[in-house]
Amino acid sequence: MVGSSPSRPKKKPVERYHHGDLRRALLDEALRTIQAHGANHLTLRAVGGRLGVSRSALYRHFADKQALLAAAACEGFRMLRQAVADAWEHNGHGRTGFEAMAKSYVQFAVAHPSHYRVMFGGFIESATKDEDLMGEARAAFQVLVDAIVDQQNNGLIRRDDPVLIARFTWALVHGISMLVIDGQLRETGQREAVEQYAIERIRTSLAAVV
Amino acid sequence: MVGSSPSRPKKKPVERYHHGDLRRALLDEALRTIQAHGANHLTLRAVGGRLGVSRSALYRHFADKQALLAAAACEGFRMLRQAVADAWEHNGHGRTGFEAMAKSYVQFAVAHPSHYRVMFGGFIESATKDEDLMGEARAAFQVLVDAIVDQQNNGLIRRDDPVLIARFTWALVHGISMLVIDGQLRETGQREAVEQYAIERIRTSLAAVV
DNA sequence: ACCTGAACACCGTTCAAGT
DNA sequence: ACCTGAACACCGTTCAAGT
Repeated sequence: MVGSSPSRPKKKPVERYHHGDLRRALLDEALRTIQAHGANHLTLRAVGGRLGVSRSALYRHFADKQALLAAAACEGFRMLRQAVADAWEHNGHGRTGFEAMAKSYVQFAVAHPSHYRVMFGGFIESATKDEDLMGEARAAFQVLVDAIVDQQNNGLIRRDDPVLIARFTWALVHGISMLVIDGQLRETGQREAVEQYAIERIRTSLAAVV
Repeated sequence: MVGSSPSRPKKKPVERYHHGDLRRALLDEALRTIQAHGANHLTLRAVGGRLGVSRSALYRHFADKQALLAAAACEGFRMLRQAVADAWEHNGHGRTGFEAMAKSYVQFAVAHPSHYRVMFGGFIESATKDEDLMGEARAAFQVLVDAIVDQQNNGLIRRDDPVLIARFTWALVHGISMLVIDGQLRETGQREAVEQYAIERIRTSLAAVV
């Protein structure tokens, strides 16, 4: 009754030109390439080509290559936020939840190394960092801040400026992630060992003053 | 008497082809470009061009662009090791020296952001990471390990595996450095605040158990 | 041994032109 | 509005040829 658009309900979208949502398809294809071969090997021509579309079709949907990378980074921050928020929720909002967040953060970077690098590795010129991207990064960061405030309210960690604590822990998990995906801590067990040690030190170091 | 090569002692090296030490000149020019415009804008043609040499001359001295980047990264690790070793030496080998090391590490990254990114940012394919590069990275890391062992011997920090402690602190300063040069902690004072807070937390956290 | 010059197979980006 | 095709100004890399 409340039928959507009236034309051709059953068949896949009419191939007027080539796609229904080319923007989304381009972004997905870019993410696939980044994941498989790294941002350095991402070429606009290949992305278009693999979608059976002209090289220049992309420019209808993204200003340039930088904009495509920025969109990829944006998507990455959304995924990252989701991952750490889930870890916090599914592990009981306490110290365990906090430590699960840290692990899921590193886990994300390890699972998507090239994508993670697009988010942080300087592929995106600072001029291109639009409000969308910065906002998405801030939103991911905010999850961390919230978790810290929550723990402070429950007397679990010391009452220093929560934003400062968040930046400190962020730097730590970020550093571990970067070293791991750079191959600097890749030998078996090395990652888990540093991760575990970092968590213990952090626990000592952030313990609420009794 | 023990004169060096007998020919033309006073004039600058004869311009046989173009240079005396083209390899060194190419590397220096590459470092200058990286520092000024970032590794993404480094082009072999421009490097050659700026030295008044053909595009292909470079291939006599480096296997390819990757090899040039690897050499740049190598140089970076040498500089970094020098910087942190100096900080340790000039600040009395104690807790003060250790904290000076941390600050000089971040300082290095902030002073040479693009160079730092070549060292860690994934510009160098892992296949290209030759023994020279890995060795130089290890040497820089070793300075940190040594400083930790020294402090343990003086009862300044807890006697956990020094390599593990080194990896942990490395990850922390690396994370801070990365976030700063990525613009994530760039607002005035933000860097110093996180740095200072990190140092305090580390002090608490690594204190020798009495 | 060290460098040049031309050539090859690629890029990102632009723009008139098509539907 | 959305896409194509050709064109432009770039790349990294190779290789015969010069000195």
